[in-house]
Amino acid sequence: MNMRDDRLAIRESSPAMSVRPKMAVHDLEIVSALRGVPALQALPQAVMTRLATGAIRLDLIRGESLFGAEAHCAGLYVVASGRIMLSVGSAEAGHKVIRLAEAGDILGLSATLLGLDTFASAEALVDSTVVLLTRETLLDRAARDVSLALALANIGARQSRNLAIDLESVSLQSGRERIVNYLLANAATGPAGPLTVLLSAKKSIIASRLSVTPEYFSRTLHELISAGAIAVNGRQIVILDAVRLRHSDHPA
Amino acid sequence: MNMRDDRLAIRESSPAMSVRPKMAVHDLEIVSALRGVPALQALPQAVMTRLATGAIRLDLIRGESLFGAEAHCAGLYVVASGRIMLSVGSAEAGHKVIRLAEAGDILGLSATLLGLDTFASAEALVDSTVVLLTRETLLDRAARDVSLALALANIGARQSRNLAIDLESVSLQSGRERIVNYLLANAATGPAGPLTVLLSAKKSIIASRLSVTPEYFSRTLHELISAGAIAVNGRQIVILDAVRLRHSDHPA
DNA sequence: CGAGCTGTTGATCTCAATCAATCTGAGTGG
DNA sequence: CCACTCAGATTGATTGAGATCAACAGCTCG
Repeated sequence: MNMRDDRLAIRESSPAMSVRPKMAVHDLEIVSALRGVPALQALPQAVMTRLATGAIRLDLIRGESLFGAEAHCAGLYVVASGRIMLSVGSAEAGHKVIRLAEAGDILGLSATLLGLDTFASAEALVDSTVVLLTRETLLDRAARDVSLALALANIGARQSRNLAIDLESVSLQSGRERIVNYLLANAATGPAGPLTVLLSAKKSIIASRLSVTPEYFSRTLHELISAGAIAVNGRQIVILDAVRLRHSDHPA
Repeated sequence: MNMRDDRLAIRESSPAMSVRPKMAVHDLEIVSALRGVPALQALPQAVMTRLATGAIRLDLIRGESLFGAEAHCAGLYVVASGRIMLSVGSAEAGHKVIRLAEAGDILGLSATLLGLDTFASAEALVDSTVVLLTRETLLDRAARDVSLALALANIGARQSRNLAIDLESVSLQSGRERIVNYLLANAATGPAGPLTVLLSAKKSIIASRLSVTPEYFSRTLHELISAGAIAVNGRQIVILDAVRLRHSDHPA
C-alpha cells in the first residue's frame, strides 16, 4: 500500500494528470477535503466522487501566492488545510485583507462563475493545501447535478452575507468597536479554562482585516489591558472580563 | 379584454392567489419582469413559465417598506420597476445604504437561500413593482431546473463581487475619491449632448451609499464646482471637464 | 404663507492615520 | 553560546480627513 508518492506536492505548473493511475487514493483525499466544506457536506456520494475526478491538489508553502489580483482564475479553490489570506487593493492604494480562509472555505467563486478575472489576491499564510476544481470541471458537474449547483448558490449567498456584515461594521462602527467585537466573536474556552482568542495571523494582518492600522490595533489592545479587560501574550489574548470588554467600546 | 383588475396593487398581506383564474395575463407580466434580470435572460422559456407560476406581484408606493432588517424573508424579490433602497444598520448605530436596486435587480437572495432572516431592510424610494418568488416556489423550481440553480449562483456571485468592490472603496479610497469615481462611473451622454449624471435618489441617500455624510457630499460637490469640473442643478450633475474631475481626487 | 423637508454653509472637534523612533524576540550564522 | 539581524510590535508626537453640531436658505405643497 505504499502509494505515498501521492502526498508529494503538486504545484500549479504540473496539471497532476500524471497521477491518474493511482486515482483511488488521490480522490479519497480530495473527497475528504470537499466534505470539509459545510455547503457540500450534504451532497450525494456519487456527485462528490464525480466532482473529485479531475480535481487538482495544490500544496503551497508559507508566503506562496495562490493567485494575484486581476488575474485569470483557473477555477474554484477549496481550502483543505492551512490558511489563505484574501486581500484587495494595489501597491499604490494599499492593501486590505478581506478574508482569512481556512479548511472548508472556498476561494474564487465569483471569478469562476462569472468568468471574470480575480478581484482579490490570495496568499498562503502558512503551508497550505487547496483543491482546485477547474472552471470547466465545475460547470460541467454543476450542469449535471442540481444539488451541486444549489450548493454553489448557497456558498455565494453565504459570502455575500459575510461581506455585507463587514461593510456594515466598517461603515457603522468605530475601530474600537470592531476590535472589541472581533475579540468577543472569536473567543473560545480553551482547555486552560479561561475565555481565549488565538489570533490566526500576525497582528498587522488582523488589523487590516478589521480595517485599522497596526498602530491603532496595538494601542487599543493596550488600552483594553489597562482597563483590565484582557491580557495579551503574543498572539494569545485572554479575556479577563467579558462584561467590561463589551462595554469598552468607547475610549477610557 | 378588460381584466385590468390585475393591475391593482396586491399587498404582501394578500397572497394574491385569488387571481389564479386570470393567470395567463398575470404570468405574462411576471415573465417579462423576470426577463429583465440579466442572469435569468438565458433561461429556457419552459423554466421561466414554471417560475412565473406561483410568483406574486407586489406594488409598493413611495416610502413603503418591503421588508425590515432581521425580519423573516418571504423569498426572492425581483424588482420589476421603480427603485428600492437596501440599507443596513439600526436606529442607534445609524443607517448605511448598501444598494439602490432598480428593474432587473434582485433582493433577499442570501436570506432566502440560507433560510435566515434578512440582514438589510428594503424600502421603495418611488412607486415600485416587485415580483416575489417565495422560498418554497424558488427552491422547488431550482431543484427541478439546473439552469435556474446556476442562475441563482451567478446572481450570488455578482452580488459578492459588488460588495467586495464596495468594501475595497470604503477601505482604500478617500471620501473624495469615492465621490469622484461615482460621478465618472455613472456619467452618461444624455440627449442634450454633455456628459451628465442624474442622481437616482436624494443627495443624502447617495451620500450614504458612498459612505460619507450629506454635509461632506455637499461640500465636495461645491469644491468640484469651484474647480470647474462639474455643474450641479438639483439632482442633475453635468461633467464639464472629465479630465480635471478625474484628477480632483485630492483636495484643492 | 408657514410648515417641513432637503440641502448648504460655517465652526469645531475627534478618531484614527501618519510619521518617526525604539523595542522585542525569533532565527541565523560564526 | 552569543552577537547580529530583521521583521514585527510598540510607543510617542503630530496631523488631518471627515464627522458633528448648529444655523440658515430654498423649495414645495398644503
